[in-house]
Amino acid sequence: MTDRDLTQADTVRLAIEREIFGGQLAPGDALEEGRLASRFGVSRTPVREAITQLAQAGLITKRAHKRAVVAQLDPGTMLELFEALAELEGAAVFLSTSRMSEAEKRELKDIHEAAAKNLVSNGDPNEYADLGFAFHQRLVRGCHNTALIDTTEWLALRVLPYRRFQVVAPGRLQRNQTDHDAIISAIFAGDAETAREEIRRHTLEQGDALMRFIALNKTSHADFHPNGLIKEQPL
Amino acid sequence: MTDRDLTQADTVRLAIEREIFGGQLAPGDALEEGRLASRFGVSRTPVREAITQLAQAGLITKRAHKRAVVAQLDPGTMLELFEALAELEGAAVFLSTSRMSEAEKRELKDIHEAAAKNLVSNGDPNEYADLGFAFHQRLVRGCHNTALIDTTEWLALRVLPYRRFQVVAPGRLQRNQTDHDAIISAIFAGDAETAREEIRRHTLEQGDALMRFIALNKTSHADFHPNGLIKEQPL
DNA sequence: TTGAAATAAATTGCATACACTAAATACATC
DNA sequence: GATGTATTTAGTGTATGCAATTTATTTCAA
Repeated sequence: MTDRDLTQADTVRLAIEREIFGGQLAPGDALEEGRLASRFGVSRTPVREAITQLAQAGLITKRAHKRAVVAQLDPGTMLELFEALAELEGAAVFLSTSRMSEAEKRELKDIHEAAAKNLVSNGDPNEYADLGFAFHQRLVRGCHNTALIDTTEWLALRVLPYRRFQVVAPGRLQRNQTDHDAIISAIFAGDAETAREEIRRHTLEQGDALMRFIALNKTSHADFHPNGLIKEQPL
Repeated sequence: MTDRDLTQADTVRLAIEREIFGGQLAPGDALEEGRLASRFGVSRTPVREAITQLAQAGLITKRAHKRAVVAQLDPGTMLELFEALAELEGAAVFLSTSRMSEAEKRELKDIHEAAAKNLVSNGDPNEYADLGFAFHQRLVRGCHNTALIDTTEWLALRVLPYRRFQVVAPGRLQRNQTDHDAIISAIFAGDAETAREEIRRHTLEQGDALMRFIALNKTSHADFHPNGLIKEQPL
């Protein structure tokens, strides 16, 4: 069978996730079971199940007898989320420093250098963003602790709907690249503590920049609707 | 209204949680929707919803067309879980060191001293365990970052069903107390880095001890069934 | 016009019925 | 007796209907 025992609820959940990450469903949008059901050509039951799962994952919020809504993060929560993410990535990288294989380090460096190349040649910002995402992912996964990896990526997921606001402010990309540089250096030097500090600061700053940008452009989320700067990411 | 809009699914979920934490449902036990439904006097629908939520929380595992099972942790996963938990608690405590109010620190110290008192007077081990739980909780919550607190406690939840195996091996409690002592000292000295390291090591060791104990006593989980050493905890 | 109360419409929560899957059992074949 | 194939059975996945609740609309008084 081609679909690996994907239940209809799973299919619906995946579809809704895609729409959230893709921006078709923006934070604050309401999810109405009936409409989704007819749109996906299924009954309300699997839709309800999908919504329950997404709510548990924190991607949407739901209260009894009220309709589900795509999770909307106020600045305070967002700040907390980025701070927590910074700590988790820090913890993961601390472990990664001593646990990444040579091949993994090599791959990390390759990604980093591809990003540098893209940067100096003024390449596609989308591609740069993808490389940045990949960089963080490899970094975290290098710790080889599934529980920690899952937890970190789950947290990262919650701010993903906002990444479409990613800033391309002048100097921001260069700063990003410099930060990544420092992280890589620390890892190759085997200095776990420095690596931790570097990525902690880096992720915190990323969050600050993102928050500032959203605050300044909060007039309408829809302006960014059709195609965000960040393309859909593999999960 | 007395029940704050608790839906039946919520009620069932809470009930199942209690049974898991209380040991009536041991890791590996199967959850059958129909039986649970008739036992709780509701239909299968809210039971299914509850199961979906618990599965998403990692407390039970579920695959398509197969019955749900109370999550069973192999030693490897357990080790990972404790390592991740150690890192998260470390991160939280790192922040707590500079963020706890005087009142919070005072409360933490009170708990610690009550535990010491219990220890020297050979008091109820249950009570000591409760105090230990409270100690960790206050420590983590001191960081005042809801995202980090929730994530940490969510992870702690996953190993909670195994806590009933908690070791009362000779010397273990004293060691526990010494560790807590070091953590408190670091916090009162404002040394965040030391506090982080101390709790990291402490939680890792706790995990080791628990794992070792389970491995040595794995003959039957049911032996510990009626009343574990650790009483039901407020969540 | 504005605000509150009453009513109507839309939507969620739950129960029930049935279809589909997968394991267990019975049976036939070698 | 072992092995492979029907058949039964237990249990999950989904559709549908209805009652309870929320949200939208209308009505009416100040």
